[in-house]
Amino acid sequence: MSDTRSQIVEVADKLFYERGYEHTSFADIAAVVGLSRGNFYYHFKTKDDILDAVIQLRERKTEVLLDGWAEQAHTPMERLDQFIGMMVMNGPQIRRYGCPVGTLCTELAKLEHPALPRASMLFTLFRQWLADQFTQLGFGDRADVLAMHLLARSQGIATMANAFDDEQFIRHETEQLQAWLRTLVPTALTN
Amino acid sequence: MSDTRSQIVEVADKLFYERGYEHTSFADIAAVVGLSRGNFYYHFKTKDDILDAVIQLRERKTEVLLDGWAEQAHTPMERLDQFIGMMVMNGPQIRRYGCPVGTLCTELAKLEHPALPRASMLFTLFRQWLADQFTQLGFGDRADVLAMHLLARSQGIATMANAFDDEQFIRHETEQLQAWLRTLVPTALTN
DNA sequence: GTCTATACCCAGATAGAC
DNA sequence: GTCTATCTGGGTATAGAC
Repeated sequence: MSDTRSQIVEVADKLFYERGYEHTSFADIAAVVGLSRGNFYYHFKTKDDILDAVIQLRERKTEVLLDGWAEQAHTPMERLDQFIGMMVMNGPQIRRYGCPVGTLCTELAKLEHPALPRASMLFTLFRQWLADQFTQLGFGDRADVLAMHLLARSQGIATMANAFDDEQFIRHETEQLQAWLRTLVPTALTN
Repeated sequence: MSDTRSQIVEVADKLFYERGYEHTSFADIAAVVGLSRGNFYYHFKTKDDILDAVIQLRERKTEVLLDGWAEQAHTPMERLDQFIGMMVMNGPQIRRYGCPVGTLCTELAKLEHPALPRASMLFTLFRQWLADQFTQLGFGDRADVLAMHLLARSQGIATMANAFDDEQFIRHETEQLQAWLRTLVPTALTN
């Protein structure tokens, strides 16, 4: 994998997030990387190939992110807090561009793009990681349902914060989410 | 307003929802209406003009919808149930295309399209209507916050159901939403 | 591996006949 | 009000020189 190639994927990742997949052209990516449009096709034959590479990159980044959280936080509850904290930390980006995973899935669904299942796999990575934490908290039978609930809540927050360009809303709703987690789990179990 | 014009707007409304704004071309709309591309410009000068007309149409439709709910249901709680029930009723469409309002706002935000504020006004219509119901339930000071919360929850449900093509998830989460409403409001107040 | 040049198509948009 | 014909720009994609 050449350095130019990974540069292309990094830039495409960013532009697909900020402008959307369809609205990002080869020329846009090439301009940022500092490449001619023609040379582009040495690295990627089609736009779908770039999308595949971007999704793959995001998979790797997500795994690194989740592993990092697992290292930094030692209890399941603290790890769930890391997930919620991500929304606050990424507030400015979410306000402008929404959630990278959610907005990509939304776009691909409308395009009836064959890569949609691969994009929603990014959700699945979070889903399984969150379910793991709930399992460790003793919700074995409801772990997946709770994980999906938490994901949905975060998606709703991102969509509304994006539509209304409202960062205060993120802070308020994430506090609500943390409160919900606390009512869910008896305090004794959180440490 | 000619009949052809309203036909165009109706078709554009549907296609913008199903395929997205950018991915829908004049030719697509003209083909469905049974019009030549050239004649299109007699009715609309630019694509943005069509978008404006579509948003306006949706505003009218939303007002009719909300008025209808207010007529059918006579207590605030029943009216909130109508809102939640809409998600179940529109389950198949949501699964395939997401929420019409949420996905439009998401797309326009990425395009940095000047019509975004007008599109999010559609959210505002729901927001105010929902806040009205919460006010009538005695949550005057928190009515808007609760309305936004309910909207965000519904957006999250739509995004996840769309990404995973999962209608069962809609049913489960809407039941959770109804349960949440019941814990929020003492039973004595719901009638 | 990178470039220029170019083919090709489809989009939005216009002109003008009917 | 509707049509055909056409312009222009941008997009994806290819060929071939360096």
